[in-house]
Amino acid sequence: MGQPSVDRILDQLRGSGGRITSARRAVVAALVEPSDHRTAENLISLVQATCPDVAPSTVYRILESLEEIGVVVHVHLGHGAAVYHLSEASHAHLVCEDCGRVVEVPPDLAKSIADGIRDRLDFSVALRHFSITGRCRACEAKWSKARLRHADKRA
Amino acid sequence: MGQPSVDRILDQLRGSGGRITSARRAVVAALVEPSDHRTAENLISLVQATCPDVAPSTVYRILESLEEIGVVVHVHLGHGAAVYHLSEASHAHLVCEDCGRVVEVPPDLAKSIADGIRDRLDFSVALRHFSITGRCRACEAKWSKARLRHADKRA
DNA sequence: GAAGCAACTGCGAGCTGGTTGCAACAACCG
DNA sequence: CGGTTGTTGCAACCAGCTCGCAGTTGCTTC
Repeated sequence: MGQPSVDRILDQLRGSGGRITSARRAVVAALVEPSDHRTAENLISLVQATCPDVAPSTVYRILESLEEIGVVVHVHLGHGAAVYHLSEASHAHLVCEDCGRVVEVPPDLAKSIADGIRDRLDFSVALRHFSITGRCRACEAKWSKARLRHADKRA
Repeated sequence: MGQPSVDRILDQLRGSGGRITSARRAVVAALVEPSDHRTAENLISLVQATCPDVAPSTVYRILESLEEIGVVVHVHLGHGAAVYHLSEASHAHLVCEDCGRVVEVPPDLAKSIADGIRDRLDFSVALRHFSITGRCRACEAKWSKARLRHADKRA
């Protein structure tokens, strides 16, 4: 394990009529590297660490191609940049709107949520591409305290 | 009913040390106007219909102030612009990532989802600010058909 | 109701995150 | 090896906001 998926993904890319270039190799390598959620910027610098001449736009285009063949998924978690990850490693995200922390939802819980929604509404939630914003416990505590203080001041 | 909340919101604004200006009146009026989910652009043109000289940046700033006092909430639904609405009228959204259609989640279902998440993970999903992406039934059908066609071509 | 303070506004420049057009380049096929 | 065509780097561009600043105006005080 570890690197075999690089070749598998490159094969998929070739199979869909694409060519294998060093830029593509580098992007795929950056994607399979285990890590938290990567922004495009993050991926770009990772790629440029090994291939300094790869242009940002090229990385975006490669990500787009990978997304087209279903290998990669990107999600907009809140306000800033999008994050990219392999769709096979995908999962639901909870994003704290205060501190930006990302919590992953265990698959069974995600599944039961998705099923509930599908049953009640004509809407199929993609487990592999789904994020919910809210507040993590720490920020929740911080916030209700702040609100209390605020109410105090106004009284 | 109808317009009383305009005055109530303006009072809140004044109460928090703000001033009432025609621009602010117009933005609040646009917000209470019943409608689907409004983008900033949408709100700006609505405001400019009655107050043509209000600058876009002013609308953004007013929305920011309203958000600070908790009257307004904005959500990034997918890839494009954010949508704004009164926090009191808030609810969960499902966003179709293909066609952009927005489906509202009935409060009881939303509550049971939020409870499930809170019980299992230390994370409190804000019902009033929560969106899930996926595909509406129509786009789901469209998509699996396209995937079929694609697989066909490759075989 | 005039004066004054400070919040608010319009304007335009600037920023982030991403997209696009184009000419040069280089995989892959034969 | 030579041709075809997908891919790349570059730079200009775009959407969606954000910010700095000078001028304006709401609210308060006298």
